[in-house]
Amino acid sequence: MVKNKFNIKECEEKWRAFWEKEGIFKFDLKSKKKIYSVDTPPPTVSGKMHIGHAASYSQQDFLIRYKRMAGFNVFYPFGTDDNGLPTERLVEKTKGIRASDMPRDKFVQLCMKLLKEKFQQEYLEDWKRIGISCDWDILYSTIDDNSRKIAQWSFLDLFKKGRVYRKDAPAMWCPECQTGISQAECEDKSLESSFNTIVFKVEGKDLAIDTTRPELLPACVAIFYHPEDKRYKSLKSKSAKVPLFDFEVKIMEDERVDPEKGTGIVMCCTFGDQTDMEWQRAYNLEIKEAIDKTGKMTSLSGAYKGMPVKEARKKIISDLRDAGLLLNQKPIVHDVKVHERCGAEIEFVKSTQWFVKYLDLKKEMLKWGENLNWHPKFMFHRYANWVKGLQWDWLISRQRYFGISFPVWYCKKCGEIKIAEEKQLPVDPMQDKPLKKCSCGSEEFIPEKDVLDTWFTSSMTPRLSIELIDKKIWENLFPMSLRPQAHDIISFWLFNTVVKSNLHYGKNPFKEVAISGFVLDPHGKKMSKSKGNVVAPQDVVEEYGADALRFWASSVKLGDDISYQEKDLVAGKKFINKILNASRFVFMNLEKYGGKKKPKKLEVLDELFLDQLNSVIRDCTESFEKYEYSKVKSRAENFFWQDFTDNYLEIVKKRVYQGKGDKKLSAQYTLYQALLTLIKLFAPITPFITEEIYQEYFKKLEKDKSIHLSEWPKEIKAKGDKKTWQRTLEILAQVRQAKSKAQKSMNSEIILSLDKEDLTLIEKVKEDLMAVTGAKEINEGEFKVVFV
RNA sequence: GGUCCCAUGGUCUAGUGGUUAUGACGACUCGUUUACACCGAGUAGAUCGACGGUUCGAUUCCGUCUGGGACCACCA
Repeated sequence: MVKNKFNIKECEEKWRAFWEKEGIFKFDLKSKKKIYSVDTPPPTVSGKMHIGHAASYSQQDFLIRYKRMAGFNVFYPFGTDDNGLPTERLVEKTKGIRASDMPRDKFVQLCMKLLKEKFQQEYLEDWKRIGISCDWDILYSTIDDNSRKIAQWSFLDLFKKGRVYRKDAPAMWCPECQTGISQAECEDKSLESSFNTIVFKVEGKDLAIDTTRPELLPACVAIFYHPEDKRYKSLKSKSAKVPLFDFEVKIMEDERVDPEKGTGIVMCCTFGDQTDMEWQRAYNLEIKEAIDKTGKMTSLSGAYKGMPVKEARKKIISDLRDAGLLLNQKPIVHDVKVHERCGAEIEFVKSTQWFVKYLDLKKEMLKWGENLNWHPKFMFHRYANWVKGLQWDWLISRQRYFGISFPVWYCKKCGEIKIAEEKQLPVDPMQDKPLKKCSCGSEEFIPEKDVLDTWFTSSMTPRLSIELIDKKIWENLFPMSLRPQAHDIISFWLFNTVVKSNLHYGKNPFKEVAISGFVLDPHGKKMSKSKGNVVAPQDVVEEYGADALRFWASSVKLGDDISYQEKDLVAGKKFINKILNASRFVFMNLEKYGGKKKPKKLEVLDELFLDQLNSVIRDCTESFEKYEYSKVKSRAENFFWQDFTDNYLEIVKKRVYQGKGDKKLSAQYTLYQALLTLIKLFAPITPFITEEIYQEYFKKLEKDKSIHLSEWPKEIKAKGDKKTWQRTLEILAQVRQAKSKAQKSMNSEIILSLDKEDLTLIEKVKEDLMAVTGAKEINEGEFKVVFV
């Protein structure tokens, strides 16, 4: 018997340990059941799970637990994304060191050690604690040998297919992190700056041009105006003298200029922004580098050499002012591209980088996305939007320490690219050598020092997890059934995985996509450290339990943002208490038959109730099939509370307390079946408390080791009609109302009058109705409650 | 600038071409010794964001607008 004083925390820890020890969620290689495979998102190791993770992973877990009960052999692995910058940062912070102060291999070793011994295990605890039903033995890290091997294989395969290339190109560069970054890694940030009107000289006359980046003057290569702008028509093909630096540049026309903006005439510098790069390519302009990779001015800038960008900007502005070449300056707030991981302003610099060629595949990319089954559907727009907006090939090289190496060397003599052979993977070009000589005969090679973009590896997650257990089952597991994830990484992880899979295998990596929304604060605002409105899931679990947190996460539709409301957590906790008590009541009254024995004939009221239960089963099953777990929750919850506990339990109380024979047996059978059904319906959402109830009461009579391995409920044979059930409840409510009005106890005895229609309708449940209303008799007449 | 999502009692929300528009929290009034005070029953509380259109009928479908949010682009 479950004790009255119930300890949620102990309960949850107990069943979590049980699931792990008994391997309840283990993928069964030998099973003949149909497979349901999940491409679980590998969260970036950052020390702690945040509340958005908690909600999103809970939501995917509802769907997956349902599939398991619905008879699938579930492949649900887990991985952590832990190569690259975030881990470097975490290691630097934890150890109080800087990567640049120590030898590269030492630092990498330290990262690996900390990851394995500390970060990954500690991090996983949070996921285990909220009851994510992964097979924790299928656990990868995006930096482990298996992942290195697969990521490098991916590179080799793309290389052979002509899909990767190395090129000198303007690349987005983070001066803080000292690495190239991809389009997906930038974000916009509003920063204060100034709009400066400065004076160029054309044939001795002043030409005013607006710029926010005067420090790029030394890299100025041309000046553009709109071809239809009459103000500047006369300047066509003339030259302008650049202030302070005294060299001349050509004045040209181009439609990309907006005549409305500022002075309507613009200087083009290498590389101020995207348009500058387009002009450089279009007109084959000179490339001048004014800023180096550390974010300092180059020798091109003469006196300003070595200054950081912002300092140089200040100095140049003041020098312009002194020289009378600054006509105007007004402060503005504008959006600047920054690196999302560190917040530093992005610069475009010329560097040699590796790219995946895919800009030619936009049409195909759209088709690939269309072929996925999106839940909810509108999330596809995000994908399509991203594809349509792509302007660059995928930059995959990163100038970092901790990451997966390119399996590449360059011949010291002829410079040819030498790629590794598949059999030597995973390879570290800095330690290992190519297996064969270069075609020029040289045996000396220079290793590629760059590492692969994290997303290059994590876009291989289906394979990272599958190959961890057995290569042979690839055909059975791939494409995977489900890709669950939050909407923020559609353009990163999802998009890249789709691209990679199609390039490598010619097919999509998964069939269904379940996209979850975001967690907002109680006022619907985004949570952020700076606002101080962040809620830690660990605290929530500590206070309310994992089931309550999951109960909260289940209350919102897939894809909708959910706001954190403390009262929702309270509701979850109350639900747990209620279902525990209801179970106590049921089993207190089951005696020796335990509710398994079916009476010869079910009481009419019991059939009416079971009929309602059946419609709940139907609705919940249908909803789960459509990935609508929130409907399952609300349907089952309403039925449990309103039909089961508030009414059915009250109605049959007297029958189980005092009844005899089949009448009692019928109630016992119904209680048993209904409760078992209900805990099964809730099992995917609140797995702990339902396991507790199952193990405590049902286990000895049911065969399954765990409720989570039991069969999803099927309809129970019963004849009933909705109308009679509802009318019975309405009459009961009317009686309660009358008692409440008269300030009488609900137990008080009455004489009840019902009109003829009602009387006929409830004839077959009259005895039960009398018991629950406390009616000594029910007469025909206008509705009336008389107290005796 | 483009695309998308959202708007329902004080708060959070369910839902529908015709319903007394759902539930929870909160408020108020009662009640209770064989599941539960982490309780039960009852009451009040909503012109379903605004304006147009389609329709016999719109909270629901369409359009416009307002407000909130997201993604992308631009940002000299």
